[in-house]
Amino acid sequence: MTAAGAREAAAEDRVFAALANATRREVLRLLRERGPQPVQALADHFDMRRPSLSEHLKVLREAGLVAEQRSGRQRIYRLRAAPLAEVQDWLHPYERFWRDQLKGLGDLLDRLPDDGQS
Amino acid sequence: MTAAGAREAAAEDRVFAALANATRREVLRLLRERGPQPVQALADHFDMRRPSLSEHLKVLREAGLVAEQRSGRQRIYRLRAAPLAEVQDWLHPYERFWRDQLKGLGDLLDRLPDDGQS
DNA sequence: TTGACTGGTAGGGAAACGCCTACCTATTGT
DNA sequence: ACAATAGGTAGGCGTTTCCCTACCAGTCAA
Repeated sequence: MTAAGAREAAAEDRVFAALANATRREVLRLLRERGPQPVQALADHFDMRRPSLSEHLKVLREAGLVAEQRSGRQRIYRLRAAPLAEVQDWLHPYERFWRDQLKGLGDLLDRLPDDGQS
Repeated sequence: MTAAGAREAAAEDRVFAALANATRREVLRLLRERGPQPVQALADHFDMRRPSLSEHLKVLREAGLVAEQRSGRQRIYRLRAAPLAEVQDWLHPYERFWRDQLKGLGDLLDRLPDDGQS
């Protein structure tokens, strides 16, 4: 394991861990659908005290999924989708599996881990 | 929230939670690259006791990401990628964000949908 | 049938998570 | 200067996660 590899693995871990919580996924959805917003506007959508949401925002920030920009006494959070592109890259090698399984060819692939084009 | 919606949300939660752990992601990779395998063959790749891996397999099973098939005293685990397709569906609405940001158009998007009250 | 082998379950413990209240700093308006 | 507003931090507390050892059940071979 190289140093760069370990760093990337840690980043991957932070992104997947950030996405593991429904509140945080909902924050991402709100930022995607409504654009950049201050903390209070986000907090209005949750049955949760503001400090708890602040901690969720911290997790998202450290995963690189949101960025904050100060504007007066407000902090405007905006979506940073780049780490999600890496999640899609992570998914890509699995794609042929779900496509084949949806076509009912899973059994074939289970027996032939090689490419089973007939 | 409908009953079906709640069920889907719970399923989504289980999948994201299952992916939040590096060991479980590695199990998926092994099943993808090497095909179906018994538990011991998987366990050989981890610095971890077998019961711990069994618990990881249980989490993956309950998320629908692996299936087991008994063969004598062995249990052959195989990848079930369908839930990953749902993760890709979840990612899809974010795609334009990372594409736009990669093209340097993030600033434009940051200003346009801005309904943040000052 | 006995013994070895595969793998799941039970239970415990340390650490992380996710929530809370209380408190702090920084900024803005009067 | 003072009060109000925005939002982060500290610390506590119950729950969950993730590992362990010990144990149990099913299967195969001698």
